[in-house]
Amino acid sequence: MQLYDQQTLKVTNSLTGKKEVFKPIKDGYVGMYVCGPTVYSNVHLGNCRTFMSFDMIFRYLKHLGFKVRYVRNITDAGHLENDADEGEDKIAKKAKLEQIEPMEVVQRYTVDFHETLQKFNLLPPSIEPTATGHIIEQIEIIKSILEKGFAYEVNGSVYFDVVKFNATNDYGKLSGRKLEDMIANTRELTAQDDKRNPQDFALWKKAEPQHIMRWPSPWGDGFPGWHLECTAMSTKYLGETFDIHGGGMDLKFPHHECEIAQAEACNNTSPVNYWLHANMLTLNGKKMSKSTDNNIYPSEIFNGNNTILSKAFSPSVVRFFMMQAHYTSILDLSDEALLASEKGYQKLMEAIKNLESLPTAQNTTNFNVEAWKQECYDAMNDDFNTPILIAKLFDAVKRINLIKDGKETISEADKKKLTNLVASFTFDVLGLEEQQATEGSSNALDGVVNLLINLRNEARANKDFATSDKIRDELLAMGIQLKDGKDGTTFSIN
RNA sequence: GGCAUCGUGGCCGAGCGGCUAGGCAGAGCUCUGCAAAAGCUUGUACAACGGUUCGAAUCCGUUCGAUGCCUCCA
Repeated sequence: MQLYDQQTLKVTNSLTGKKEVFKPIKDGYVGMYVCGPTVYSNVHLGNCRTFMSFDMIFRYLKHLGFKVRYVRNITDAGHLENDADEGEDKIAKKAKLEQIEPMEVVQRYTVDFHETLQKFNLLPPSIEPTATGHIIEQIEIIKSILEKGFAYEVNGSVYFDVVKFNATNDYGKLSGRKLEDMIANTRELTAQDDKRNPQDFALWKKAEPQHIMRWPSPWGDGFPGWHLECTAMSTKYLGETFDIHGGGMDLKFPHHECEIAQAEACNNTSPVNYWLHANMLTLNGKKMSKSTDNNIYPSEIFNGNNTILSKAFSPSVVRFFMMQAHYTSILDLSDEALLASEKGYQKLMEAIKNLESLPTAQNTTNFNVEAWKQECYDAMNDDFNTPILIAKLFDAVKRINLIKDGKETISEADKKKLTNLVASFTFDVLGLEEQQATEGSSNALDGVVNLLINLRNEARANKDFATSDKIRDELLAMGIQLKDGKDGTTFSIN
């Protein structure tokens, strides 16, 4: 009996706009595809939030016992600056700008992407395919769509015929748009366009002579359209219909809408059962965006080298901050909010540390561990409600502290159970990590501070408070805080 | 302009018809030589105005405000 048989998971399906009971196509197995980054620049924190949200979802699905195949692509070609004819490939543009090979651009930012996600403790996906590695598959799909009559070729480019598709299918069902409205709202723009309709999108683009990223195809040298790679790779690794497709809210239209259209045109079947969309991380109340420069890079948070934060924050604190909000809600980043999260995170970690050495008794007072456990699952089962899960963890923190103070007791069995549960929710599901031992410290420094602590305690024993307070205050001024506890004095360095 | 979403106590952020999370800050207490740290206790807020209902932050309508998508963006 697996956990997923005991717990009923519900997810918000963007396609229906409703919370639905999650039922995979094949019992016990889950196929999940998430749109990855276009690797033409460093990932910013907003990008990270989306991947972190789906990492949490991946983790919880695995925790429930599902065998998950998680596919997250790397877009290393085909992502145009815009869909007009003069639209340039983002990778190629960057390569030209820096006078390096496109693959060099791809390599540089793919490495940055991986390093950053690792700092945030994201699990690697099961498969991480690239667009350039699937050109043949993409060409095959274009051929198939052409055969079905939902695409047309013009001057070496192939476009998807949205109007024709809409006659038999529903283009716009994911984003709640109507093609007629879209046509009515289209401004009459530049004439030199090969497309029959402005709503049509490129499946294959002809490469101009100076274009460096190019592949041969039945329509001449060119490169694939952006939307196509996801259809090609999700179909290849997860099948014509799979369970979950995720991505950022900003990809809902047109990207995901186009994916649906391509897949339906090609396979005559709806590709995805559950569409999940992660909401935006904002800065100054506005969406983070590379093009408007309203963003912050993870490295700037880790080293505190930026204009909006008062100090550096660890990846785990940032992750905790994000997990305190629901993945479908907009979350605004601010110094105050991060500061508050850091305190909360430390409180949680402190309690988890104290849990190990908690005294046990004959019975447990005032704490029904079994009921608490189910409350945690209920939170996660309700569309991955991590803020509530964290609230439940703080319920446990309070109990732990009360037991530590001797005001309540816990049995050996309950303590063991609680320890396991807290660890699996905190570390396995939320993906948080324990704070590294006082960073920046060394054995020598530890020795020196401990020496001062001893000197101070001697002074205190002699009631020489002038000396003891001097040691304490001057250390504090240097950023070393002494903490007097029942079992002696410890210190932390900020 | 079109289509959506959102507006919760000092701040962040859940909840989405009755039982009214949680974190941070503030206040009080415990501990302490005094502090700090830590712990405990404490908060009836839901943009405005109407309506539905025995009952609404939660449903409906209007107004105001913010954001997102409609061109590339996680």
